[in-house]
Amino acid sequence: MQRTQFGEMACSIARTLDVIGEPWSPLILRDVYVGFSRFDQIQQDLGISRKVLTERLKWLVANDVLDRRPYSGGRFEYVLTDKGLELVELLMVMVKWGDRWTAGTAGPPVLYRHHACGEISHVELSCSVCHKPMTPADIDVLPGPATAGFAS
Amino acid sequence: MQRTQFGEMACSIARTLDVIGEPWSPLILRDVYVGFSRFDQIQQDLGISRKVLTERLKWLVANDVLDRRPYSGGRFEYVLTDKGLELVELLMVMVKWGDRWTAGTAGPPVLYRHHACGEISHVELSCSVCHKPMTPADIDVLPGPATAGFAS
DNA sequence: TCTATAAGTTCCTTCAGGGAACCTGCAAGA
DNA sequence: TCTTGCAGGTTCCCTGAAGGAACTTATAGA
Repeated sequence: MQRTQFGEMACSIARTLDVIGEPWSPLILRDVYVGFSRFDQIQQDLGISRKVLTERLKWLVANDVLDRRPYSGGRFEYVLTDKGLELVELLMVMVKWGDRWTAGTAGPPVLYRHHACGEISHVELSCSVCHKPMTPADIDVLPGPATAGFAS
Repeated sequence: MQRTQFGEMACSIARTLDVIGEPWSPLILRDVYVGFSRFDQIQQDLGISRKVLTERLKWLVANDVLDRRPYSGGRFEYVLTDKGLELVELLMVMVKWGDRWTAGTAGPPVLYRHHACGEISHVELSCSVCHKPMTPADIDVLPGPATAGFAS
């Protein structure tokens, strides 16, 4: 958790960062998404300090991103909630950017196969109304109902 | 910057976090995207420490996300590079999640108007091959060419 | 009963974040 | 020309979060 608290800012980016803005949290979500669901599995896979992992998991559970469930006699597993599963969309866009700008010569470390068409593909952003591509260059940003605006 | 370095991990998420994983960086990008391009503007808008803002801006310029340009007599402005503009896609997905799960009763603080159709809409993830929706529940994750895999 | 393992907790050290004060170079006004 | 103002930092100190290793507790199986 950062020192400055983002949770009360009138900005959806800041409030999202309040939940998963600390650098380890997206990697923890990734691990849970791909099936590393127990404490020691995640700790060893990421090489994160046990102390920090404890703090992050508690925070993510408290924010309803992960659910902590008894697994078998005194053990626990962490699973994504619906709220957490939607955060994986963010990871998919991170993967897209990382593949494009940082992957180097070895190619991407991971591929997606889309259930609907069966093809190996990557993710694109599209408009929920007309379904055409929708990138940062394709939009105007306007103040919304909670009118503090995009930038405050 | 976090203490553990993510830049060398064989994971596109970790390498993306290495560039913008520190909590202030997405908010700095947001400010530059909406037109807050000078040091004092960003500092006052975000309430970030001048020291930390200096460090973040240098890091983002060094990583070719922002460009630092002379503006008029000894002043400078920061502008997004192509690499940086693509990171704004990440912000758009953060906004989507934040609007849905943390906006409360006031409604979203910002709206997008899509140039292609002129409508107020939000962003969706779709498949680059078949253009149908592509969410975390719609895909299989497979090891890619740099076969350390999604989870390492 | 003894041992192994999972899931933390505790303690200590180091380093990053926050905040305030200070510095520097350019520009315009008196 | 002097000086005032401002943008864009830099420097200093203090606090608190991250890292790491050792310790603790509870359960399961041999």
